[in-house]
Amino acid sequence: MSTEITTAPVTTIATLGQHEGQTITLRGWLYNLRSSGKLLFPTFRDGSGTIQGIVPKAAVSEEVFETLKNLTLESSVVVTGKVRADSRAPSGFELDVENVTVTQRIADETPYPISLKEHGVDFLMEHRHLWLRTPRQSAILRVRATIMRAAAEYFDTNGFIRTDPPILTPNACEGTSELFEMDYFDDDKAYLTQSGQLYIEATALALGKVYSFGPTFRAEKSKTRRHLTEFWMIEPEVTYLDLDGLMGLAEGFLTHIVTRVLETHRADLKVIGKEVSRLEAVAAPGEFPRLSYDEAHQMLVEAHAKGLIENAHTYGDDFGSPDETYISNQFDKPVMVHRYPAEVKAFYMQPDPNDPTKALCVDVLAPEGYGEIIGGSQRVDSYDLLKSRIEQHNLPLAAFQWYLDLRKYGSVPHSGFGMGIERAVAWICGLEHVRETIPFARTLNRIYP
RNA sequence: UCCUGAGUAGCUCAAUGGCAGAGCAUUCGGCUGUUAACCGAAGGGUUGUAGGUUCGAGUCCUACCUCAGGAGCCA
Repeated sequence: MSTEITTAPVTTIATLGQHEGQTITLRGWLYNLRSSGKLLFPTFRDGSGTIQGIVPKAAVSEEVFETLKNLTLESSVVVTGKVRADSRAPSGFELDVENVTVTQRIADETPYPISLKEHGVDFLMEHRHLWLRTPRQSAILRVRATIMRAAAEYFDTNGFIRTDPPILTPNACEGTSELFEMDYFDDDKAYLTQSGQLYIEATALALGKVYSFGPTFRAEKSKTRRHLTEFWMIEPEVTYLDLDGLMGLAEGFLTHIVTRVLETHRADLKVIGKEVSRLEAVAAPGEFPRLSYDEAHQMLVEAHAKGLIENAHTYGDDFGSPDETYISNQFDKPVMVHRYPAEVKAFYMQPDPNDPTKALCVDVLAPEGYGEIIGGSQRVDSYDLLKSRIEQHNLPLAAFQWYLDLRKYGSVPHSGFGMGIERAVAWICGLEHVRETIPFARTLNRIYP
């Protein structure tokens, strides 16, 4: 082992292919170590990928060989070696190791807890801070970053202004979900936001096309693969936009995100195990199917008659999780279900002028049974109607005075939607559970680490 | 909140009511092309907690704790 700082150029594993035949330096960790007598096969990772090194005893100093031979997994190292193409390597390249400097060697008495074998969910979540280092989890976080960037990029390049709403709010935005409550100085209570929608309706009336992007919180005791208590939501709000225009916006938005992921993350999707053809079908030319609530209901009735779904859907009720799964499985692209019964939807949704019992709203259901990833609507723009809706829902009128002002002073038709980032990541990556889509998931039974 | 299931070595899991085991990880030894390498050896246990039944409980009963899956609600 050398204590000198190497003079070879530092590079990353992801770009090793550009340095074939050159001696380079990697800064990373020992991911795995196999040996065959006088031949060592250390695999290194550096956050961009993994690469197998080759260390024949005769090719390096006794010190380097012994250091690597006795190195513990996940110890941090700086490795110098020559990049060589090899058909036996999964990435096509191997590293002929010349020198190694150990930054920190993990002690024998405290081996790295996460092995390359299988682990249970509870153990992995308890060690999430270390689980993040595994190739699959790192790949998911890279795709997440691209999804978030592409989502913001779509609005930024289409004339939207980002206006982020407050995290601390004085009341329930929609008067429904359970909220996280806290003391706000003297006598007041504050709540963590569950949606920025009402606030960006205000900024939309100031700026025209706006969006917000930030964390939201739900204290619901939901315990499923689709729920987190803290999740990220991106929400556009646009003036003079009707429901049809909103569906077009959602379509362009999702297509852009999927296209961006396909452009730069094919290798990551392979590590994750996602079938890329399913995403290519979404990005391909062609509109997303649009289904009215009535049409979707009819589809479920027929499916039940054929014995394809267990429970009959009652007209007028919202769709359950198995219903959404069935509907989305009928299409290759995300399906947009619109005009639900107003009774099962939020108070701020505009009634359909052709049928006032329906709301001008849309749920976008992701393919492959991932359920609702986007929910949106045209908003009530009449002062009197909104006021009576607030009263009907037994919401405190005083708290919504500012929201009513938006209908008193230059009200216009406007629409918006919200997309849960984690559900989008789960769908695009093909994950079983949203807890893997965010660095540190907050769920009903877990707030550590 | 309701329904269902699971807690045994650091990890993943075995064990008819009758001596608490294996693989991986760790340590030691062997192997010049391994791909979660392989071969040999060693160390490693208050079977989630508290009671109960029994000659005898990881196993049966009761309560509790923790976690998971689903429902409802939602993105």
